[in-house]
Formats: sequence, structure tokens, C-alpha cells
Amino acid sequence: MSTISKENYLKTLYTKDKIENVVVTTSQIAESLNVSNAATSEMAKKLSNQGLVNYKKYKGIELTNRGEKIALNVLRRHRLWELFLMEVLNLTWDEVHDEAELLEHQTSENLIDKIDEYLNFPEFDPHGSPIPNKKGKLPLMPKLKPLLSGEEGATYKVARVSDKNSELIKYFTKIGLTLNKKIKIIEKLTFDNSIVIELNNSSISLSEKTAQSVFLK
Amino acid sequence: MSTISKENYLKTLYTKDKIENVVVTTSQIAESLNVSNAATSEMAKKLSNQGLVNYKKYKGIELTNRGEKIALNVLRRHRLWELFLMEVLNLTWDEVHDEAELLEHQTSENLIDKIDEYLNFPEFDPHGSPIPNKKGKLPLMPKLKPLLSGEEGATYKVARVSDKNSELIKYFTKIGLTLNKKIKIIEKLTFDNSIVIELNNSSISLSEKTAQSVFLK
DNA sequence: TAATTTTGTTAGGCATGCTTAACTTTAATC
DNA sequence: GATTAAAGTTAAGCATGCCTAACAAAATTA
Ligand SMILES: [Mn+2]
Ligand SMILES: [Mn+2]
Ligand SMILES: [Mn+2]
Ligand SMILES: [Mn+2]
Repeated sequence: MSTISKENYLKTLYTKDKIENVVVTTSQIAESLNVSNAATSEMAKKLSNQGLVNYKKYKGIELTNRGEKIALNVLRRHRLWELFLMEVLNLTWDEVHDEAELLEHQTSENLIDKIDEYLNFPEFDPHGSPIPNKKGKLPLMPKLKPLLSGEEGATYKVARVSDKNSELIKYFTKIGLTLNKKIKIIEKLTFDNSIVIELNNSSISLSEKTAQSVFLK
Repeated sequence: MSTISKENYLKTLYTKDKIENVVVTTSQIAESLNVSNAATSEMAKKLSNQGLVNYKKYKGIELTNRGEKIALNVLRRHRLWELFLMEVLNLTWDEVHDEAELLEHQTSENLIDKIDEYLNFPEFDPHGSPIPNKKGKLPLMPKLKPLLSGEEGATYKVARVSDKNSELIKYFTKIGLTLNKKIKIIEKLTFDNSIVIELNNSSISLSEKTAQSVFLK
């Protein structure tokens, strides 16, 4: 059986495993989900017994095809909800993630398909993340450039921001850093890896931590 | 803490306690929720410790003011979701209850207020049940007549149907028995308490069990 | 009123998902 | 390569919410 907890583990695993392309350790998952390493080790065993992950003690976890399918399905529900809540119900950019984090586990296939249809089968959520379609396929998307690896003097468009921290999203909204906004990289400071960008004709400095959440095209 | 399970108990308690005006026993709740009597007795103790119900062993349970407030809030979320899913997302009359049964527990005050606003602060859900407003107040509503207590020869309007059984709702849809539909009571059969009604110019017989789910004005 | 049936409660157990503390394996450092 | 530090796992225990079986109270019937 897939439970709320299992869905959250699988989804987290997917974003590490398939997006960041790293071998995922139990403690990385633990940190993402704010649970103990012990909880994650236990869950790794359970998911492994159900054939949803491959897990070798001390050697990391990776999704099986079956596990990936579930993860993509949870992501689909999450991202469609986010977009729906913003577009239809006027929730704000920083509010939708936390709501979707719950709704994603209580949404039937029938319901999510209706939402998908209502939104006319969108390909990206409000933070720029791709939405898997009904079959679990992701839209084609150009490889994005992390803000921190952008070049001084160059101009880019904001293509995706991490949605994990609502305070951060609120801050982005406040300074006008939203999706598709043009930004120019003024200066990269090597001593603290912070970065100065031009945005709406004014310059603003972002810490390394903050800048990590922004991706460009 | 209010959990999903507790919300379901309180909501069930409310509909028995305040709607049917009976002293509610643990086994009635157990039956409604499809759990054992034992589970309900335990839960009664927990809810009592939290001041959400008054519970005397062997003497039944009733909601306190605090418990009633929570129950009304769950009902509000449930009924607004039902209406929203029908009106906006084109789910059918028989689908919305089961979806709402889950969504009602994962919906922030902020989100439900947006839904309320989107629907323009409706007073009744798709099955004719009243929707508590943000303050927990129910709309004024005329006292409804159970179909089984209607008079032979008289004509009524369907004002509410129970939404608990989706198969039943599907059947109602099929025979054209929907909200606000006019029906005439042709005959009440005393040997099995079934009832024959006229609906869309044809007559149809409803068993006692089925007729219990229909209320008139 | 006493016996019996029905209703409701308690006891003991189990599954899930978490915790902290103790332990083991792996990686880093000398 | 041995020692130490870091990362990861296991053990023991707790909370929630459910179950069945045994028991107790209340209602029914004789
Ligand atoms: Mn999100
Ligand atoms: Mn979630
Ligand atoms: Mn309902
Ligand atoms: Mn529910």
C-alpha cells in the first residue's frame, strides 16, 4: 500500500535521484523531509520490500521503475494543484506549495484529470517545474542554468525557482523576481559566493543560499 | 490536536446529535464510520479528555461547544468542496461526496475561504445540505419532510437527499430524481413501507430504505 | 425479580511512522 | 594501515488508531 508518508518519500527521492542525478543517501532524504535518519532507514527497507526502490545498506537508495511511476504521479498532482490554486482560486505564489503538499495525497485520478483538463493540460507549474502528463511523461524542457553559474554581464530569463521555502518565495515576489523576468548578472562576489543582479532597473544582492533557488534559461 | 480521524468522529457525531436530535451512542457512531464499537469507545474517551465531547460510560456522547465548532468547520469544508467540484470541475452528483470526504481534512482556512468566495458564499451543497458560513452559522432553512411521511396525492419538491451512498445517488440521477424536482406521491404501501411516486410523468416505486434518503419541502 | 439477550467497555495486540540512544560500517586523517 | 570521525543502521519505545475477545452494564422477557 502507498501511504501519505510513502508518497512523500518517493517524491523526495525522485527529485534528488532524477533531477540532481546523485546517488541518494538516507540522510539526504531525512533532511529534506525533516525526519531522523533512523526513520528513513526504516522506510527504505519497507519501500524496498514493496519493490519501489533498490536499497543496499550503506550504499544509498534509488527508485525502481514502479517507484518512479508513483513519484511522477505525486509530482503531477502536486504541480497541477499549485497551478490550479493560483490560476483559479487566487492563492499567491508563496501559498500554493504548502497546500499542494497535502492535497497531492488526497486526489483521485478522476479529480486530477479534471483539473488537468480545466487548465488545458499545462506543462509547467507556477514555479517553473515541469508537470508530468497523465502517462507520467514530462514535457521537453531546455536544460536550465543555475543562477550561480551564470556569467557576469550576461542577461537571462528566470525559468524556475525552488518552491520549498515559502518565506523565500515571498521575498522573491517582494523584490519582483518572478518567472520569465529578465535579469542581468552584475557581479559575482567570490569571497561569499553572493551575487549582484539587475532587476527592474535596480540592482540587488542575493546570498549564495538564496541564489541556489533560482534557475535561468 | 485534531486529527483526520477525530474530525470524522466529530462530524458524524454532529449529524446524529444535532440533526437527528437523538442521544448518540458509541455504536451508532461505530456503524456510521465502519469501525468497531471498541474503537469508538476509545475515541469517546480521548475526545472527552480534550473537552470536545461530554461522555458518560454507557450513557452516550454529545458534543461540547468546542466540539461542535470543529464539527461545523469540517462540514463547511466538506460541503463547499462538494459544490466546488460539481460547479467548477464538472464532477458528477455521485462522485463529489467521496472526494470531499478526504479533501475536507486537508484544506486550510485560507483555501476554503477562497472557495467560498469563488462560489459566492453559497448556502446549500449539491445534495441540499446547508453550508455553515465562516463563523459556523447555518443558513435559515425550512424544516424538511421525510419522503416517507409525505401524504398520498400530494405534490412536493425534492429538497435534500442523503449523500452517503454514491450508488444510491447514481440511481437517483438515473431515474431523474434530482434537487428541486417536483414529485407526487401516488401510493404508500403499508406491507413493506415502500412508496410509489410520480416523477417526470412516469411512476416509480422506491423501497423504504431508498425513500429514507429523500427529503421534501 | 431473575434469567437472558443486547449493548457497550476494557484488555491485549497489531500496523504505521516517528523518536533517541546504542551500535556498526565507511571515510578521513594521521 | 591504524585510529578517529562521520555517516548510516538497529534497538527500544511511544502515539495514533484500529482490531478481536473477554467482560460488564443495561434492557428485555419470562
Ligand atoms: Mn511545490
Ligand atoms: Mn506531501
Ligand atoms: Mn457529502
Ligand atoms: Mn472525512
